[in-house]
Amino acid sequence: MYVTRKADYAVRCVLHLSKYPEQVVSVNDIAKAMHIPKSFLAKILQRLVRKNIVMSIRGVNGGFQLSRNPKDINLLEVIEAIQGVTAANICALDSKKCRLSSTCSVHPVWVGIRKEIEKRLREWSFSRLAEAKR
Amino acid sequence: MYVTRKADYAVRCVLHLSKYPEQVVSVNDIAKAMHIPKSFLAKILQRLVRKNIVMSIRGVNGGFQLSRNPKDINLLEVIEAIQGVTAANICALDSKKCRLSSTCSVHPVWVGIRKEIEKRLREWSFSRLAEAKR
DNA sequence: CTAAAACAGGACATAATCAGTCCTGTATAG
DNA sequence: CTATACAGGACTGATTATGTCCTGTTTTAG
Ligand code: SF4
Ligand code: SF4
Repeated sequence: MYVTRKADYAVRCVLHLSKYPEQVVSVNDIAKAMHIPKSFLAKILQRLVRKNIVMSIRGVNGGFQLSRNPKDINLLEVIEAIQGVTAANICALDSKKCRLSSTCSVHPVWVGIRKEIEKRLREWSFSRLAEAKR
Repeated sequence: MYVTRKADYAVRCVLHLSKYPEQVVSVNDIAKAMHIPKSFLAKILQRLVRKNIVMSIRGVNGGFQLSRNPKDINLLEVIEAIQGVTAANICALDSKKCRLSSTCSVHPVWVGIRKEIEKRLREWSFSRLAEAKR
């Protein structure tokens, strides 16, 4: 699978925090609400903190909250914060990774797909996601 | 990575065969032309044979050739022949795989991305790829 | 001032998947 | 009847994915 559990959990987590901006939520609460293994989520949150997507408050009554307005955080950013940049096929990530890329007629297809995916993921801010009805 | 080497090799291989339809090409020749480890390619070809994308001719001067017109084989088909159906995120493959899918506002995004990717891959037949200039 | 609650970070564990290799067997042209 | 080429299964090593655990630090309530 291309999107790892780790990244998907990160998305769920940020989505949850987007529902309660201004509020401090503990790992435990997020984990329960979004069905994520607690200690795994703890590690994920560390990364989101370093990437300046969420901020942490330590000590009793501590927890996490978004470090920015949900409208300024999008899906792509959160996923890349966890996985780094990815693409469906290596050559779309870096054409040097395949010696055939300069002549391969399939290469542009993967590049196009990558662009399309990134565009779509960028279009979805967490404010938009939080509002989206299902 | 989402598209495995195996699937990418399969695509290269079919692409090569598309350049010489009607001709019988040995594993060795394909492997050399497309820079694929020979015995690995041999296994890949077995699968393509079973999926009725290529046919094999055994014995001296044997080898492989496409079992259909390149215009009737597309990228999606070859990739799925090797990897089976895939998607960027599990819920796009099967919503039952995630208990949150019925309420998750991100789920439709992945479904949309999957549809878009499959559409694009389906649009590229190997005759079109073989003609494509680079 | 101290205990309890909560995050931080590193090390570790396990399973799955990927990327290939190798060996034995079978078919066939010449 | 032998060399060439495919068929199929077993096996292997490396990497990645998915977590857990333990120790330490920060903070606040009492
Ligand atoms: S699509 Fe072409 S360029 Fe990209 S990895 Fe495959 S062979 Fe290389
Ligand atoms: S996007 Fe939503 S539905 Fe899909 S896997 Fe993640 S949480 Fe589950």
